[in-house]
Order: sequence, then C-alpha cells, then structure tokens
Amino acid sequence: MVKKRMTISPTEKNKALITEMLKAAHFRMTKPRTAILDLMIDNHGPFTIEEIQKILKKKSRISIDFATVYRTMRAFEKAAIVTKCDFGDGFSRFERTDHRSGHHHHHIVCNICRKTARVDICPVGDLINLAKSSGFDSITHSLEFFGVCGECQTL
Amino acid sequence: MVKKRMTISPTEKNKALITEMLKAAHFRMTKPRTAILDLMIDNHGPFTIEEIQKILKKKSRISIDFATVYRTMRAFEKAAIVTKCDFGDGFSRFERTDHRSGHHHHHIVCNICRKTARVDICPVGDLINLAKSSGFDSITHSLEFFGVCGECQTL
DNA sequence: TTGTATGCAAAGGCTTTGCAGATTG
DNA sequence: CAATCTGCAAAGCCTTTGCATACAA
Repeated sequence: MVKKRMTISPTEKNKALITEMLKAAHFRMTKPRTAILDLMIDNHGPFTIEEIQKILKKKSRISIDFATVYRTMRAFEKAAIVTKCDFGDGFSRFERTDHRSGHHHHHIVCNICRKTARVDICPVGDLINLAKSSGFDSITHSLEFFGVCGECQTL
Repeated sequence: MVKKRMTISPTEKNKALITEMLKAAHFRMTKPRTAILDLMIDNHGPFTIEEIQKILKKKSRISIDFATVYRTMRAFEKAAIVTKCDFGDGFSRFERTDHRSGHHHHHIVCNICRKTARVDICPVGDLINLAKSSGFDSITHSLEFFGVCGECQTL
C-alpha cells in the first residue's frame, strides 16, 4: 500500500514565511494580513486592491474590507514588503518586493484587459523584442525618472 | 535716431501657428484654446490642469474653468496636439506632442516639488548618468510597457 | 443661424480618514 | 489589559458629465 502524502494547504505551506515577514516588520499577525501575504507569495501579481479582495473572497472565502486592504498595502509598502506599480490607469497595483540587490523588473500591460506580464531585463532595445515575443503587440513604453532635485536636496 | 523695433506680444507671435494647429484639428478658435496653446508653445511643461489654469490667470489674466481645461486637454490629446504624462502622483500632465518621427523623451521628476526636467535620450544606463548630471539625486526610474496582448489582438 | 464650446454645479471613481468595536500579544 | 487592527461610513481629491448659455463660423 502506497503511503499517502500529506497535503498542505497554501496557508500552511507559507505560514512560516508569513510569520517571519510580519514579525520582522513589527506587525501583528491578523487574518487579513496573513491571507494577503499568502496570496502574494503564491502569485506574482501585481494586484489591484479590488483584485486582492475578490481573489481572497473566491479562493479563501475571506471577506476583507477594501479600507483594510488599502491600509495594509500602505503599511506593507512602507515596510518594503510590497512595491507599488503605476500603470497610469487610475489603479494602484502591488506586488512583493524583490529584495535581491540590484534586482528589479518591469511589466508589459495589455491596454484592453490590463493583464500584465513580467519583463526581467531592462535595456530598452532588448526589452521591446522580448516583449513582442511574449505575444504583445502595439508596444509602447513609458520611462520616467524620480528623484530629488538640487534645490530640494538642501531643504 | 535708432529705429525702434516693433514688440510682438507672445500671443501675436504664435498666432499663425495656433490658427494652423486648431484648423488642422477642426477645432474652433476660442479664447481658452488659444491661450492654452500659446502657453504650451512658449513653455515646454509638462503642465498639470491646475498649473495651466493658474499660469494663464497670472500671466494673461484669463480665467478658464477647470472643466474646460480638462475637456480641452482631452480633445488636444485625441488630436495628437498634446501628450499626456503620468508621474504616478495622481495628476495628469500634458505637453506638446513631439511630431518628429522617432522622437520621444522622458522626464526626471522631483519627488518633493514635482518640478520636472527633460531627458532626451533613452537607454537606461546613460540616462541615469545624464539625470544625475542635471542635479537630481536619489534617482529611481520606472519603465512600463503598454500594448495589446495576444488574446486581445483577436477581438 | 447652427452646431460647438464654455461655465457652473453635480456626480463619478479611486483612495483616505474617523471612530467604535474586535483582536492580538 | 493595552495597543493595534478591522469594518463601516463619510469625506477627499482628481476627473468627468449634464445642462443652459455664449460664441465661432
């Protein structure tokens, strides 16, 4: 008789990591936070507030108020647990921060359905080719820089 | 006796170009549109809606309703007269479209005062150096791609 | 004149905030 | 038990829209 393997629920599987992440940021371990982190560990995203809410409602049957999701995301962002993405369509999106030094990635966004694909290299020329090979068309890109200008550095 | 040179007001100076631009897009030549174009011909921007309003109020003593500015910008954008920029801070910004084929540029934005400087080259590595030389610090950049994904191409 | 554009005010859509009750440590 | 967190509702902020009036062609 074959020994049946123990099935581990997603939450169970990620519990250690979640506990660690919340503890490191001095956050209390609550149901909404655990569920959100569990989702973001298993799925790359990025996710809008509404997506996070709906996915958790469907998959985990957990109802989280949207104000809580907003607050959680803001807190997580400040704690560098998540990174905000702005695709210029009026929705804030969030994904887990990539803490490997020097690592960052970009996205390609469908202008119709807003689906996103991850793009892992940066130089623009190569990126356009890679993006095209992912099946996207009519590609444009937006590149903006942020920083602190000379005047504000002395404030 | 030295012949005094005729001084030409900004609006006078740009009038021909403005008339041409509006006519080409089948727009009526109204006071708000003329004033906005006059501003955007003389200043690079990009400008927020509020900036356009306030600058015109101050410089030309023209009071334009913000709804009109929004509508004008949307119409101009559709007519490719202006291009919208999104710096992820909740404000739409607009600048005159650069119609030279293959030309586009980026910006570096001060996170404190939101002042922007134009950055005219694209490859990321070089851009960071150029941006730094403009006096900005703590530079980050955001690069996003937009397009139509495989599924939506068949709709 | 006739369709277009403007101004004003109200409504929309995403996000933030106030506060009382629930929960975590 | 004390500090934090959540849910609910109201408010904020940028943007869009409805409608009557004003204006360009």
